[in-house]
Amino acid sequence: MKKFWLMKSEPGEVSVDDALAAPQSTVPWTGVRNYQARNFMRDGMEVGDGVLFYHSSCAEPGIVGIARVASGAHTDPTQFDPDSPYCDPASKPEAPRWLLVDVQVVQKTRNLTLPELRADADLQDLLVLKKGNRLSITPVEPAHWKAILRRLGVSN
DNA sequence: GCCAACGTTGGC
DNA sequence: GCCAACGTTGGC
Repeated sequence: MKKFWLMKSEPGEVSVDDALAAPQSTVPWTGVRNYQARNFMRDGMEVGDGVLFYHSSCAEPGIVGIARVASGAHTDPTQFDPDSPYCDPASKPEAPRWLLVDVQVVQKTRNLTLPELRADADLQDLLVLKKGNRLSITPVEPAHWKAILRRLGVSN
């Protein structure tokens, strides 16, 4: 059964336009350093799952594109790169701690902004809207996925 | 830049 | 295993 996810990216690092410009419109989702988010990738995601591409820590946070999970979870190489801000000296190559999946942008959309999401009665329980939410990857209910695509005028 | 919320670390 | 201190996230 296909599942749905919301994945945050800081546009200053990887924006939806950056992802679109990449080969196959696909980027490795590097830098997840939270166990819960990692476990979603490792245990929850399957190739083909739907992804809402979300811009965070920017002037206008919101959903800016529709994407899909394009690979299974595999080792995030940046954890072993001493020049990377995501380097984790505690992670050993024989037992990598951090994983990533590849994410392929299906289409860029208008920015469905955070205030707009908050104002939608159908989305009150969307996890990313919950107070104190900091998880960079959250599961999305099918009903929420449908409501968001409808708002964006995107057909399934 | 502020600050609330949350996760992680480390002393005990 | 508790919990205070600290670091990070992310909206504003």
